[in-house]
Amino acid sequence: MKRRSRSGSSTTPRARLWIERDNISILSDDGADLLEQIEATGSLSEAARRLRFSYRRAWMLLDDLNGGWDNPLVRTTVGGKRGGGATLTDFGVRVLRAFRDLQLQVEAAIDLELPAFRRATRPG
Amino acid sequence: MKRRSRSGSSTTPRARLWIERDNISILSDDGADLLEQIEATGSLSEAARRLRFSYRRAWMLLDDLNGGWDNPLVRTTVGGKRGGGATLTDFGVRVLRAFRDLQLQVEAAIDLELPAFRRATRPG
DNA sequence: CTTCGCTATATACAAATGTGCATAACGCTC
DNA sequence: GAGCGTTATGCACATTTGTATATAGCGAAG
Repeated sequence: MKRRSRSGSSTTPRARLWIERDNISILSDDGADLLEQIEATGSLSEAARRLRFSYRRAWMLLDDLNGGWDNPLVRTTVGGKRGGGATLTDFGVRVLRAFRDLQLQVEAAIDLELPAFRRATRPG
Repeated sequence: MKRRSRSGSSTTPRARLWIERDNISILSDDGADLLEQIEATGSLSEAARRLRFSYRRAWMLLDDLNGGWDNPLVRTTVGGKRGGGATLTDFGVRVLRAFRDLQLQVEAAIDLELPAFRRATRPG
């Protein structure tokens, strides 16, 4: 019944990626999630619900996203049949895909180096 | 004198790396900076000053660092000739180096993918 | 045995960030 | 034009995170 320290759980490197311009973030992980759910639902409020963001936070996030790039990533409409909606622009789709691709590359780099990291940080 | 939007500043991907265990962070970027300055100065308070961390924050950070791993990363002594001090253990040195190496790999992965990212997110 | 500089720790405060709720405006449908 | 669901926005509040400050305790050295 030996049980020393917390050996048994392993150390895992994690990374968070974001895009900056002029030293301010114009696309974060949360932002990408939001874009994704807007693409999936066609609605900002529904996207917020699914992500358990407050609507206000989602709206401000979206505002930053749309303001940070040369072209808007999301087009919103107010009123109308279903009350309104939000959809990704073609540019928004491209940015989202590029961000996710970059994330995958970063994850891959970490996975590649993980054995060396574990070896180097083995106690003793 | 055309000047449309903010074209002229470029979008740059950034990444933050940290190490988790049981879903809690046991080494962050700030933590690595702290280890580095402890290694350089032999003092927690001096390290905090250099990094412009409040001593309290530095101390709590260090507490988390030392508690998160199977072996302590930093050994502190209190009292004595110079009042006390803090020095990295051999294990601490190895962990710090491994973390910085991993960071370099992540940065390299980003740099490698940067052209493709810029191409994909070019407006139009 | 006093002094010194550092670690160790508590308490009160400040700033940033996010939540919850209220409300307005909009445009289709009935 | 009343009703509906959504975007758009303000405001009061809660939570988180860090700062500032004060104090105790330690151990070598004079």
